[in-house]
Amino acid sequence: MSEEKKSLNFIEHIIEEDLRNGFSTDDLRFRFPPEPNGYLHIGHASSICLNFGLGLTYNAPVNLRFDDTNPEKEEQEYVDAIKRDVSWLGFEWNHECYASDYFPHLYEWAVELIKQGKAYVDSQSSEEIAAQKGTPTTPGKESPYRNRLIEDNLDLFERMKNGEFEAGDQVLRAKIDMTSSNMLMRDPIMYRIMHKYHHRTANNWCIYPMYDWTHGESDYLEQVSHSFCTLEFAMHRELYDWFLDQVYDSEKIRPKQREFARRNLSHTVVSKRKLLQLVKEGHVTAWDDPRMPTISGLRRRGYTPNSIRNFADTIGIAKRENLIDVSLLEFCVREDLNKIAPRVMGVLDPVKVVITNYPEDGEEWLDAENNPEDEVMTYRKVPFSRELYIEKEDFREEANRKFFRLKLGGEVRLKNAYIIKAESCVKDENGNVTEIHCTYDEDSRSGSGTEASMRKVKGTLHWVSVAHAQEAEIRIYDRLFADAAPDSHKDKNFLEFINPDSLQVVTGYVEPSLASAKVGERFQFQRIGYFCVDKDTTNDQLVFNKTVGLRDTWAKLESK
RNA sequence: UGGCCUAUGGUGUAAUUGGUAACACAGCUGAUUUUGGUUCAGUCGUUCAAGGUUCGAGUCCUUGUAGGCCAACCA
Repeated sequence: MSEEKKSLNFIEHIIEEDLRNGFSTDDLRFRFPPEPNGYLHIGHASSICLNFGLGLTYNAPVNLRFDDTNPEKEEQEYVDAIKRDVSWLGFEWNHECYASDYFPHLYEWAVELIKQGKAYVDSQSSEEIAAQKGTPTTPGKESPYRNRLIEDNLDLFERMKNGEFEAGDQVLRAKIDMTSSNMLMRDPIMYRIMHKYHHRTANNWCIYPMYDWTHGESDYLEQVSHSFCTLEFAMHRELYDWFLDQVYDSEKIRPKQREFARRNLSHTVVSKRKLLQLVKEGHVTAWDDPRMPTISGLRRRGYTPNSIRNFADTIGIAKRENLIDVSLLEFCVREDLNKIAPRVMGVLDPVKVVITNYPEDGEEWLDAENNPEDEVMTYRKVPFSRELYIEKEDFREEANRKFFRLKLGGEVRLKNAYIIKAESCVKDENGNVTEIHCTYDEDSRSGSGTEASMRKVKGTLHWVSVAHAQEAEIRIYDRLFADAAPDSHKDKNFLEFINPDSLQVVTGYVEPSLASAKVGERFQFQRIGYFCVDKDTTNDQLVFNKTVGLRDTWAKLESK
């Protein structure tokens, strides 16, 4: 096997160049820094795969760091969910870190900055501060408190920490440049007062550091070498570097921030805020609703970690705007599931077939292939009897030769069983077919080796014996949004594009071997698609989620 | 009347750093098949524009054009 030379993305090029310039591989260290204010989604999966993937290729440690500087939005529930999702994706972090662990250190550094005259306490309201900030095209004005005495700043800042002020009364600002073309450099706020309970530090603090002041210093404290974030932070880089300059010791590793474009998936949204809205307003049942593009939703839908990693790998990392078609994600699950999912038979929209020349009380347990993709074929037993269910759409009274399925006077193979011929059908008063009467060729049993069993018939149908069928609730999902980019319309709310038919619940009949299926197990319902057992399954109710359909070239033909 | 970033088939991403534009998905043909699945073979189609440097430009330079981001005590 010759190893293909793998092409590198721009991030890997940056690392390779640093290595060429003398940076030691041993000093490489990465981090994945989620804010615990929501569940991880498919976009985060790209970032996770990037950072942890880099850790794997360079044998470097990767920290999981919670960016928990805003107690207003953050919760332990999200911390737990994030850890579960990263682990499930198959990655191991070196240290589990929290920005809140650095609060004391950050505070000391802030005091140092004040002493150096590089930070000051501003006693204005947020409105006043905003008014002085200027706009992208006009410079800002300096705060009247900008040149406060160092000892006054020290005193005020300590009193802020001690809880002597109400939220909003004071802030600590870095003294940089109110005329900078980069608005983030116009004396950015480092600390604000919040009398809020924090999920880790409880009520120990009533001042909380802002993102810019926290993030780079956290990277530095952890000695992260490369800090990757999304494009909207590109302008923050100048500030990131400025803050780093204030504390940097040249003996240590200086973290480097670089930005990549977030991945957008068609027919959904990847924004924690919007996903939260979908949950809160009840458009979906929960963060792990199988229609959600969250990691937990995809997991519940039946996606495999492997398929998501392959997807991330296939779409790559770059800096341009993008909208990745879901069909690529779907390809990745099918690719994986085709190899690993056991084949079973289930009928979702049943119509009864009666084999008139089969004994009334006859019953046979036939061998059925578990997965033709396996190197060594294994088999299970499926019951066959006189009355069966097949899919309604697999029968037509008459049809042209392109219809390979069952039609009056025509023959078809029942998968793993016999060749049958449709003789007549029974209809209700509305003309709907309620029963199809067939005869079977008793010499044609699959695998029997008889001449009749080798006969070529064009169509093969899946089926389930009525007497042995296991009833199951089947949840069939379609895209959550009808529009490819629901949140790209300036004049329309993304909710307007919700697909009202994204969930369809039907009662289906599956082969009895599925009675013992466990939550999370994945199967291919032959000729239909991939399904997995939902957590709502109980002892007397099986529930399946449809992960994705099989490629359906017949449906494509028909729609032409 | 600012600053930063980006532009490669329908979609996503590459191109040994200036040397034949390729890979995957999607589409289309056909073959195989006891899943209209899988597999296999084939096919369609690409460097934003205009100049410039060069023997040679997707890559470098200039000027445009288009799109994204920046005025939260969010991250």
